[in-house]
Amino acid sequence: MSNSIQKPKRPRKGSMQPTIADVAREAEVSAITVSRVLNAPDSVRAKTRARVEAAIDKVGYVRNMLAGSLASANSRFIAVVVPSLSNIVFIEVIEGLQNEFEKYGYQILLGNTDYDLERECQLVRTFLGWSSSALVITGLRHNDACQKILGQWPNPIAEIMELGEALDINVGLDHPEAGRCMARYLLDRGYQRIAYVAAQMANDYRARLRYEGHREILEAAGLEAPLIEMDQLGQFETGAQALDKVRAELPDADAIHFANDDLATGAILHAQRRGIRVPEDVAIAGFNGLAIGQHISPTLTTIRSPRETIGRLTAHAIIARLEGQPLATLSHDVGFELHAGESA
Amino acid sequence: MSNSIQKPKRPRKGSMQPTIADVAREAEVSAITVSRVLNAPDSVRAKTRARVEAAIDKVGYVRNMLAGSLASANSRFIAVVVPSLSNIVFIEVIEGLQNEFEKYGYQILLGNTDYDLERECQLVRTFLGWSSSALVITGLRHNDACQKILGQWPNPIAEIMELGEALDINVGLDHPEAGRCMARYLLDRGYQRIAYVAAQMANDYRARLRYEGHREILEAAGLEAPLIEMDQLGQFETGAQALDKVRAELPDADAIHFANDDLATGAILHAQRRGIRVPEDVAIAGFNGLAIGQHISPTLTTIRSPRETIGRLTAHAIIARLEGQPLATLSHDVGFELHAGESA
DNA sequence: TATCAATATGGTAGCGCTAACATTTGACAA
DNA sequence: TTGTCAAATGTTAGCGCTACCATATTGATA
Repeated sequence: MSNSIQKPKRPRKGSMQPTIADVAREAEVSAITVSRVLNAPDSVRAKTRARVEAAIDKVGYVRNMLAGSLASANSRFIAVVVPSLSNIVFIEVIEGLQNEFEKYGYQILLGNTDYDLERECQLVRTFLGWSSSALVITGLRHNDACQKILGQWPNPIAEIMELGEALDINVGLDHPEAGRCMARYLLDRGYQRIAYVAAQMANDYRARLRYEGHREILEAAGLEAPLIEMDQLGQFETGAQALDKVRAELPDADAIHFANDDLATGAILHAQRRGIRVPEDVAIAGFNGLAIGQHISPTLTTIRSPRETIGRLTAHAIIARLEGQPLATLSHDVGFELHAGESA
Repeated sequence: MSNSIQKPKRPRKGSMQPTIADVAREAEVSAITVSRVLNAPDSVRAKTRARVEAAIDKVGYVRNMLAGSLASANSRFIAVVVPSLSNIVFIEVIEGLQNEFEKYGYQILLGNTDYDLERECQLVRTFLGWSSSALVITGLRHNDACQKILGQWPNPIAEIMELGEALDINVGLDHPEAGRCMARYLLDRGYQRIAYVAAQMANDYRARLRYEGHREILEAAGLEAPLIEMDQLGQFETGAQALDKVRAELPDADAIHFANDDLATGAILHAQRRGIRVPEDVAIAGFNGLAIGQHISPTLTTIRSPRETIGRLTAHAIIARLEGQPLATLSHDVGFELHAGESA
């Protein structure tokens, strides 16, 4: 008889946790019904559902998301790739993403590249390996390998922070225009010899885009647009050093347009210590609209970007796509706002 | 004949990606050999390995981590639960964790509780559902439900930031002692009427621990230890308001011990604007040792905590446990360092 | 009461991988 | 040549869940 052939069972340790089968036995239903209670409660009669829920509590069942994701080929992971966690700007975007995604039961996988496109590619690879449902990535520039992988990937991809020619969803602001906006403001205020200061612009190419906008306006006005680039990271200390450097190398500069508020704040605090008057001796402007800028003296003239909004809008767009709703628009300009402080 | 019975195959869409089986076919080896090339390359002969690696490239194979994790009951996920992402302090810990864990191929699952123990419990539940290999959680206090879940969980748990009676691994510093240390310093400098200012201390109970240490020292010296608690979050603006509040309610206070550097910095910047001299009119001290404190005038007297070290040490301890090495010690005091600035 | 759709539940076979055990290969000593 | 043993590779059966299809149950209608 065929059933007389003993197939030796090969036990494996597994996770030792109660499974859906244990719950099903307890509730005297089939496994799939338990699965339905967890995934589509409305498709199960209230009475049955109650019995299953009681059984879940009784056996102390903890759902195994890995198994579910594998079986359904849908992980509910959202891969998020940012260049840095030390920069509050990206943290605010992440918070915006997290707030929206968690409502829908998505889990964020977070990775930071340290502004290295090789690492970015590596992270993308890893995250695809986790069967992510969607990917959020900072910026529009990726290396060739990464571009190729992304091009072939079927799920939603959102490129954020920056607007331009994107692969799929695009949420951000127009950096060249932000640079132009601040340059125009400084010209309107009567400044003529305006230095632009950036830190590690090779990495932070959005700072370069702003510089290009800035230069465009100055050159249109027949002015030069000197650029000072610092090697270190864009922290307070770097801003302080940059101020000294500008005073030494461009002694007649009457304004400095910093690539971000960290640099600008460092410069203002340094100016305070050194007795350099801002804006009388030199005006200072930043970019980002960080809180600290409104607490220093003089308060910082800067451009505010709606970072939490970027996160929220991105999440909305992705969720809509994943839930099968049509997307009105793939590209969203969140805009920015120039805040005139006392420093310029 | 039994093999004449046609069992209808039931095709499922799956992920449509090449699998380990496709690679195996291409390389003319078995699937498990491909698996070994990925997981334990040294156990495969160099020649075979090369063939498999070529096949991987050729078919464009992307490893499915979900399937691997399910099969091996080992996800290589590290769940990390922190109260807030807006606070740079936790970000630095996370960076320390990430730097170590990524070397060993672990992926961090990040969650923030917004200082809510219910949300903490919910997050822990979710993360256990992902079969996390280990859990890193902030602080020693959890609600009953959470405590119960954690008590039954077999994998490594690290409670960080704070030292005390922990479930498993414990890496942090002695907050009451930090409070005592700063109180002693202020007494030594001749201050006698010292206010302690905290924001939302009900949530941030590590600030309370520091206050208790602070009070202990003052009371031992026969002094009072007035406490001013602010309702808002501990940001610059709150520090500014707190300074006004102390000046109004405790006009003879000669020093303020702030629960953190954000508050203290806000107060110093506000004092500057208001023409209040620090430390002559009132001395100011903080806690954390943030960068900004050393760029304002006067520079901030504070206590530096080695946050990246907390992350790194925690990761080391967890990795050791997961890789089966014995742990010398479950508890690690990372210490702290009082930095005397100009503000007190 | 018979009929038929709509609703609720169940059986089975995977998802893509690896643990456990089985077998083959090869290097070297006897 | 043969035997021995370690190293390399293969076979099989799950990991815990859900897609797919099939069947049972319900309730409204003829």
